[in-house]
Amino acid sequence: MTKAQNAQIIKDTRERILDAAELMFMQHGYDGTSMRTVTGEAGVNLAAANYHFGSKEALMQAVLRRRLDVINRERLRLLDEAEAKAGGKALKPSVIIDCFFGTLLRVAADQKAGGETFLRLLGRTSTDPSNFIRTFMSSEYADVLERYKQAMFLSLPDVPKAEIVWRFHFMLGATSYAIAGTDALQLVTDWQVDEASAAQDENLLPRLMSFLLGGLRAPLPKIETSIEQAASAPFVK
Amino acid sequence: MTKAQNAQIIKDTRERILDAAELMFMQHGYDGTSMRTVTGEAGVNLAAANYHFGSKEALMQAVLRRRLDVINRERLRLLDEAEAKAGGKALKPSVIIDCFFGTLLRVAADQKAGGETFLRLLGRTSTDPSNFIRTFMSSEYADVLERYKQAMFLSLPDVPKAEIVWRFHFMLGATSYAIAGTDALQLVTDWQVDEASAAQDENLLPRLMSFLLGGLRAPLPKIETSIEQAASAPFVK
Amino acid sequence: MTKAQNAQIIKDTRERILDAAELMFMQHGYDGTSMRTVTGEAGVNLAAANYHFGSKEALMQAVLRRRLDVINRERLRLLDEAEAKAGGKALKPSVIIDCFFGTLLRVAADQKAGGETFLRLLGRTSTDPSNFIRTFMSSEYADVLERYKQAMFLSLPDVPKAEIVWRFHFMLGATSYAIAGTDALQLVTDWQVDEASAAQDENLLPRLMSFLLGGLRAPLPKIETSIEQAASAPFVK
Amino acid sequence: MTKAQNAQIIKDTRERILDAAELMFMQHGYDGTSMRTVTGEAGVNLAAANYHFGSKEALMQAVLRRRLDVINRERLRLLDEAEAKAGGKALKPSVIIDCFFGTLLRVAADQKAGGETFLRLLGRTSTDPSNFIRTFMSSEYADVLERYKQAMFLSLPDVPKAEIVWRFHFMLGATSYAIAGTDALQLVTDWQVDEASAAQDENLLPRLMSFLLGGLRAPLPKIETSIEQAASAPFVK
DNA sequence: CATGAATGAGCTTTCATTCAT
DNA sequence: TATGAATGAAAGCTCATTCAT
Repeated sequence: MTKAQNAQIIKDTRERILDAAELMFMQHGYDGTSMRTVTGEAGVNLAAANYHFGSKEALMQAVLRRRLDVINRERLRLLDEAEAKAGGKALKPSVIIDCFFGTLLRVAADQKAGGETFLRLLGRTSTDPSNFIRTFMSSEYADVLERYKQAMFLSLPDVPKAEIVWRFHFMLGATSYAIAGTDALQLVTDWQVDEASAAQDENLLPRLMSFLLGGLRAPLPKIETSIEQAASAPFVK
Repeated sequence: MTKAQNAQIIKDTRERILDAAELMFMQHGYDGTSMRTVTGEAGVNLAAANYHFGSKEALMQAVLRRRLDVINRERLRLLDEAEAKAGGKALKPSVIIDCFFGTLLRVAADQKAGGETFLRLLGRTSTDPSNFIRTFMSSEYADVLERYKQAMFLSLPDVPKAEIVWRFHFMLGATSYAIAGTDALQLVTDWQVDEASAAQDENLLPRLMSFLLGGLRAPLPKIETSIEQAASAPFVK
Repeated sequence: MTKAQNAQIIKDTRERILDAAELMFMQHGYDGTSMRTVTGEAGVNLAAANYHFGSKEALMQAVLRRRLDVINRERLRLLDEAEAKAGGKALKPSVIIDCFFGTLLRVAADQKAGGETFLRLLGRTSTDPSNFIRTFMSSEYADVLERYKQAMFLSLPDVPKAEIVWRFHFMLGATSYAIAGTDALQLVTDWQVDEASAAQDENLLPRLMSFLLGGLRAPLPKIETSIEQAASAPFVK
Repeated sequence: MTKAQNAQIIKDTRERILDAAELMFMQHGYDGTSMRTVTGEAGVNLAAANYHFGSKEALMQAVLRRRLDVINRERLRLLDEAEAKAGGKALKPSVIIDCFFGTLLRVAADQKAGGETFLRLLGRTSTDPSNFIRTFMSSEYADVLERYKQAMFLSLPDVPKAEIVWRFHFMLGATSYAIAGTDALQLVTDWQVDEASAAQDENLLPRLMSFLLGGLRAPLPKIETSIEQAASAPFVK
């Protein structure tokens, strides 16, 4: 067996574990997935997972990092590009939203396999109770979020920063549910989408974008005021 | 000891377990919480939890049902009331949204203790990977969702039903994140809300309502169309 | 089954585990003994050991404490008694040595079963590399050693305290080997003691006592001096 | 790379492993030390240890043999020398004791590095529960012990051989504790030796020698007799 | 000679649950 | 009603060792 063939096999073991972990974590959650389940699904020895990743926590981080790195790099690249093209002027909110949320769905869809699995995993991971996951996500997102936050502040100079942060938070929630897919949708209704998975739905992106922009542009609430009144106050001119 | 005193003690034990379970499930998730943790927190014997609830799954269901029953009854009552007042005419979307999402936050806030804990638990439960939880939530919500779905269809007769269902799904996601509170918010930014908990924030409700309505009223996406174009199509006149 | 019978059974399980652990730890050392080995030998469920003792470390401590408590209580009682009888005068070194080392062998021999096993375990435990064992032994012995140390200082007022401590240390070593038994003795020679175990040898105690007293009474070494010269200096008058 | 350079590297790797193993085995015991710990400390590949030594047991034997060979050769050489000088007459016990125990401490102190580590390892190894270690030590010591045993028998013709063997055993114990150092000493007292390590204490040797000779020369015990009576019987005239 | 990968066996501990009292 | 004891199963992880390169 040549060295190249061997390297291929080595790579396969690591990736087989990552793929299996991604799927199992998505289906059963972090705490609900055992290392035995993962390695069984991957068809490798139990100890191999610990050999390659050190621990279950580190495996989870590797699973998330593998895809998030690509996505966040692309998010930064596109924002750089858009800002360069704008030549110092503030970006339109819709552009920022598309760079952030659109990139997530597009890049995931591009991956030949597992992209959809990862999206659903990410949707569920965002609210995972495990402390180390939140810590990891926080650090992994730190750079990107800071950049986008500043871009949003510049883009909406008349809106209180607290309001922007909250709406970004709401957008994350809507997106999280969107990519978590039909399982959650079944919760809403017995009426089902044709396709098995929301993430595979090519219409998901425009649907989500429309909703997010609508929410972002909604009139500012009058604090301590009824909803109807709040709805009449202009938010985005 | 009289039978009444005895019954009182029983109720106390049951409720202590429920309170502890609610808190632990919220903090560590269903799979991440052991019966020992719950009974330890409650200060009762390990076997008591199984005695009173039969199993861990049944305990989780009891935790959810205790609060959801109140909330969903109120949701149905308010919808009945609004429809009676409307006298056969379709309800305004904002009223429906307030009856559904507003009630959730208001009722939870009313509970003297644990209401906020429950909200955060609910936020995480919605995407919990455990199969039995999704099944339970689905059945628990069936009646309420069917009523609200029909009300929405009537309220927005020109909007495709699929679109309405999707946007309801997005709204659930935004709300879920809203009530999951500042933990997730810290993920977004180092900028922090003054209050320790989002659910305690009295401004959360108007903020969320404004966002939800904005999203619901957003222009319909042109399927297979760019976002900018989609944004120009009218959705709610 | 009556409550008394049940209590008996419960006690049996705990004690069966302790007995098995004592034997296995003696034969294979702490690190060389698995919980499976212990519970297998005891004929109880693997989880029972953790249920009753919490952890392997706590089990080891319980094993040691069960016998050491008795021995150390007796050591203190006898020293009290001897000092009371002496009426303020310093005790003879031979009495102190007998109270300390003699009690160890006598009490252990008195226990109907396991006493000899414990002695051999103790002999090996004294040099166990595990940190928690040293810490435990240190705290378990603290009171007794302090009392005996002071008694020795009073008993040998002309001998430097450092010298006394060192010789006590040497005596502990000799005793440790004495009770570790014939296994170590085989190391010395192919000539074997008739009985299977040194600790069962009723002649061990006088043999050891004689040696210990001889070592204790040996002439003081002239520091930086040849052994022959040291041997001629008087230590105990 | 020349063959000589290659051989040098091999030797370095081997010795690095031996040094690391000596230290780790001393600190954590045989069972408490993993091959990963050893190779990690040595800074070599995990498989290197098995490559060079075949197994963990063989590594332990190599560690012990490396130093014991030197010590035991010297022990035999000195005994030869003393017997030649004595010209057929029996040696004095003090000379034999010094040749055996004194050589141990002197040779170990001579080694530039690791000598003290080895002494403490040896102190713990003597009571190690692992079967193969006792077997190995037994065979490793067989020649030396036979020679010294015979010399002792000749030196003390009036003392029962069993008594001599037992006292040799006690001396081994005292010596073992002496070289195990201050760790065990702290067990005895809060009073601490100035130096960090007993084995580095240049006064240890005379102190130990004095004690050993005192014990060896102690009056013979009257079997089945009280200690005080035993103490009055002459042993060494 | 040296190494990264891999493995079967085993480790300690925790799990939800049952049961006699 | 409440509880201490007990258990089979499974958890995450480490072990010494082997092997192809």
